[in-house]
Amino acid sequence: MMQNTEKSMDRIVALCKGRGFIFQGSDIYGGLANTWDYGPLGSRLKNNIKDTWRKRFIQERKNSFEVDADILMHPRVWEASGHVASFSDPLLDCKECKMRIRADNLIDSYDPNAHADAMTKEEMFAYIKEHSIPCPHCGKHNFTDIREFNLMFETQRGVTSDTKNTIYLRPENAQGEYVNFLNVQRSMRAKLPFSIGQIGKAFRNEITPGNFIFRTIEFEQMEFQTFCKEGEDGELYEYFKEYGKRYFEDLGIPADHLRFHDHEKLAHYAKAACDIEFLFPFGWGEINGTHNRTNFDLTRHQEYSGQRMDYLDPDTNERFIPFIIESTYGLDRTVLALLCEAYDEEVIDAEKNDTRVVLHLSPAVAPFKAAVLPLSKKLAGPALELRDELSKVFMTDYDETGSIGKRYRREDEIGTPFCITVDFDTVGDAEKPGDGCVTIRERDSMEQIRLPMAEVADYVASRIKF
RNA sequence: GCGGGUGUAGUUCAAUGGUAGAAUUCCAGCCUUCCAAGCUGGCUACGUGGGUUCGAUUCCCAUCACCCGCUCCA
Repeated sequence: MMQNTEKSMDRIVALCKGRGFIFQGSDIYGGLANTWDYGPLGSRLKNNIKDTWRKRFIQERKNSFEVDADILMHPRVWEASGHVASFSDPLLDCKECKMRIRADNLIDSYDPNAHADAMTKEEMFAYIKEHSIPCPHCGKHNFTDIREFNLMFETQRGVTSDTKNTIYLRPENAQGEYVNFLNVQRSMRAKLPFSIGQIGKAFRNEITPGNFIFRTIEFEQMEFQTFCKEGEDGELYEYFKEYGKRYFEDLGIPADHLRFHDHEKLAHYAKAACDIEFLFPFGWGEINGTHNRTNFDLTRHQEYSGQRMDYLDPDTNERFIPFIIESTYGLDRTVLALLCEAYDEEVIDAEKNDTRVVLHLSPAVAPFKAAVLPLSKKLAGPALELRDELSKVFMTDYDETGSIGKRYRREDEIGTPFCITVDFDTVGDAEKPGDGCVTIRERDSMEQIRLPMAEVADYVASRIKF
């Protein structure tokens, strides 16, 4: 089982590299761990996913607004959010057995009443020493100093690298929506409940190996924050869990490859948290998180910024700080989930050992919607004209090299839903006039239909709608 | 970050202390013309940096990346 799953991930990674979806980051320098670059087809796939998300979450919803906030934010934002204080882990290593342990967990398991969470790094170290707490793995007591691993990337603004100039690359996007709560509410004349969505990059200094693009130090999120009155939060929380699951199903993921996973251990800001997980070849993994963040964030921003973050309810004339239901989608993880779901090796003829690799991607997210394939290079003229027409409407590939069968296989491998062949009947000859029709071959069914060239764009467009 | 393993064309594999062969992919030409046909030709590699040596892809060290296990994971 393990071998098979590893194998299929390897094949997906190989396809991504070979066909221009995803490359190792900084490849010519030997790579940089846990960074990946999207190639021409990967960029298309990713952008198409963003388009579907925008359609479902911004365009089709009432009272829903998109922002594009800066990655760099005022350092006080991260004090208010709690990330400066708690987005780091106090770690120490056992010198005997090389086990790495979280200092607070070590103390808590030794004495649950010790309250390690209230201790400083020095206090934790002293406590461990004083009580000679043994290593849970080897039983010896010989630890390194405690080191803090803050998961936020730091940088400096200005010419001097002095700690006063330290700013952070955002470890989550949400704060960009929260600090713009008042701006959006006022400028859009928004009434509760309303939502602010954002697509953008976030950064976490993880030391973890990552299962391809599943866990990376730079990643992109599609986030949706709904501001509401306390009391409406429970219902909205349940609603967005289901809404998110339906979104993934619309992208082509079958329900039995999706599940909810409720969090028992909650983050500092959350009242309730639930993930949507996808069944990756390496196991279930989170692709969405829905959180009831209560009024924690806005209350903290009011406290730290001195700005009133409350909302005046026009019906009741009461003022309150709204609750927030967050639903956040890992974009890179969605890309990976769709690739894993779509990847297939089909046996066409077992006797001839003939197989094809197919990406059964939803047409809405496929990098190319159609490919124009002249049966012969002699037909390149009309074929290129068709390509030019179609490419005004959607991304269209063109390929005239090699045999027609080989070209079908290439398009199957990159998930192109429709292949359009221009043949000799299309153009005709001296004895027989051309019929002006082309053959459209569908990727999944491999069935063919014949249509006049002028109708192709509309036909394909109608089949790629999300 | 710790332990172990691995680094040779895009991919899969060879050989070698005297700078490397093949298959496949890819490109071009011929032929063919609706599902990976054939023929001919061509491009492309010793992860990076040091050291030893007359000479290193080969031996040594470091580094980087990948894989397995641990650890960590809002």
